[in-house]
Amino acid sequence: MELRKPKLEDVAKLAGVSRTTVSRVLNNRGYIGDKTREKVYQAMETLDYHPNEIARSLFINKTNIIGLIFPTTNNPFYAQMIYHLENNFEALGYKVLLCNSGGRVDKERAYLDMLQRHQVDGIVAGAHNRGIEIYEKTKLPIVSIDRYLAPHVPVVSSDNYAGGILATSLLLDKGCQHIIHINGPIDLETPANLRRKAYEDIMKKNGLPYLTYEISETTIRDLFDQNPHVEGIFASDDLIATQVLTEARKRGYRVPEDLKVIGYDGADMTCILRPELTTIQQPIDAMAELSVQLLIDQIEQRTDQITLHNSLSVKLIEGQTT
Amino acid sequence: MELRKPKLEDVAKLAGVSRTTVSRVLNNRGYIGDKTREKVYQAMETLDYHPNEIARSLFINKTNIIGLIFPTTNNPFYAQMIYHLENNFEALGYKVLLCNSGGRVDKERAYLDMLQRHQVDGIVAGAHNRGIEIYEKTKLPIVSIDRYLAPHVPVVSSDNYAGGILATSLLLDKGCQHIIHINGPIDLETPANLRRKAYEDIMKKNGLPYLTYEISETTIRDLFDQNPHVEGIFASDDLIATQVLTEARKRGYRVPEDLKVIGYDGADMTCILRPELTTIQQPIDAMAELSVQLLIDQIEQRTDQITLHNSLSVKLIEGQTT
DNA sequence: TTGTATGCGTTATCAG
DNA sequence: CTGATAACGCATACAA
Repeated sequence: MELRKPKLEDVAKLAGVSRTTVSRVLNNRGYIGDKTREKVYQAMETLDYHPNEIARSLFINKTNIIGLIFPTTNNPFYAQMIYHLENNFEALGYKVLLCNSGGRVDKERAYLDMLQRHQVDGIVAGAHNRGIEIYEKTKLPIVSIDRYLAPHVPVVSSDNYAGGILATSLLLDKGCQHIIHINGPIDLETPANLRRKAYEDIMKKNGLPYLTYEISETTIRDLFDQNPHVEGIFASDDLIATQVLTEARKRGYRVPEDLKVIGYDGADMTCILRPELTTIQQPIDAMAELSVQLLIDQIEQRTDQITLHNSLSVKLIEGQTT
Repeated sequence: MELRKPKLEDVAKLAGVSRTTVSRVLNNRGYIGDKTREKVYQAMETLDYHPNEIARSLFINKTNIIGLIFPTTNNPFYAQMIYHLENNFEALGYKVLLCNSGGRVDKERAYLDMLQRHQVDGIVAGAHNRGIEIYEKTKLPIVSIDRYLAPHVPVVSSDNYAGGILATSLLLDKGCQHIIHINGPIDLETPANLRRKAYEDIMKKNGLPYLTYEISETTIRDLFDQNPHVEGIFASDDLIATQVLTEARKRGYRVPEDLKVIGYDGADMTCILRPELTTIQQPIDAMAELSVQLLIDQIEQRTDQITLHNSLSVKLIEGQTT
């Protein structure tokens, strides 16, 4: 019982040629006699030979592996983003190493170190932690999703400010006066926080009071306890919006008559699972595609093609909650 | 401007020692003088040295990389499964290469080939294609999720038959007579298909007619058109259940008064986005954990620990749709 | 306690 | 058209 995996040399021996020749057949390089090529193919077949990419990577100094760092796949937005990133990279011959940072700085840092040790050709970073100096000093090609990382790192995001305007305007147009914004942990560095700024700007412009709740430090229940007469709620993502809806129904609010709710993201899964929710849809697929392109441009040194800030437009999806 | 990444030798030179010594420091092997160790650490720091795992893997003949093959991350069930697989592997020092087969046999085959070339230490296969011979002949450690692959490949699944019984019984207990099952493409090899069998068995036992729709060849609309008096619907997953609910509401059915609906999977995201849906919850986290353990056991040659069939129990989550 | 020499599986260079 | 050899960066056996 031979447990060792067959290597180039085994194929060469069986085919009666040199390793060089087998390598040439493998990579279609240089001229090779037809009968030789055939012999080599035969040998590879009978041995069930799989070229060792590790050895090849070592020599070539390129792994064709991309690191993906996100808080979690277990979220409709990231799940869809990761899906499309993987698909696009695969089409270009790249593989994808998945890292779930879980929102923890230490994990993200450890992952970054790991990815560098593994010689990845580039990184798409969608985890949003602060103060990770490696992004500043590394020369590794990086693309960031929805987050400023360092001066030289391109950012791909959707137009969060426009989305915030769109959402808030809709609630205003539908006659809401008492509108509350609710979001996750506030982080001023995040482009996504522009959603909040847009909300506050437009409320101010309309001479209305504004109020933003942060879901980490308060519960949705508090929001309703403290604002029983709220007429409109703009949630910074669809999960929060759904939880708001759930609580509102529990309290007997009629939606959209008594209360209007609008979410944010519009991921595929959310649209299937909550088709009635009005939301601002981000162009997730396009964002993924653009990220891949920007990363590949860096990897292949087409640095002239790279724009540092890339903001794609969002779209209002009207359901029955407004 | 030095673009080349620093290597062991650079560290050695800077620290005034040999490569061997640096390697020893790196791996904590053998005895090393404290001052030497300190010098080496200093050198690594100033050079921003990251050991090359590719080179190490080549020598060690182990990559610490696991391949994950699933249809898509863009699905609450798989997204959660992948999340926990990654988490568990990471805790054990393994990294994860993500492959979205998209349900296509050719892609799955290509991915398998790729994973072997990349020398992964093992594979968790959750993609469900038929006739992929590689699973039969490879000696690579593999764990399959919810799917029979080959005699020697351990399968992890939840108790699909019990789940089917649970779901159908609930509908019966609630007084439904006319109950329909609806699922995705039927594949008799899939353990998940036991859900259907359970449904049919119990309906037969109760002397009631049974009817299974396959969503790929019919639409949910057809189901209602052809069975206006349906009282209960057991969907083989929560996404289908949700689409059924959406259509039912559009047609004016009152749920659960006129029509009761139960889904399957009970993933975290589904429970947040559709808290009112009654469903059969699979122990996704436990399945992931067990899969990791079974794979590691194979990798570390603890073959005695391995049970080939592993069926975890499911749980009824009663919402307001029944 | 530290250094030298060799090999992991592949590809590129150069010679034939 | 094909083959011998060095090199990719690291870890081990063996020697010092």
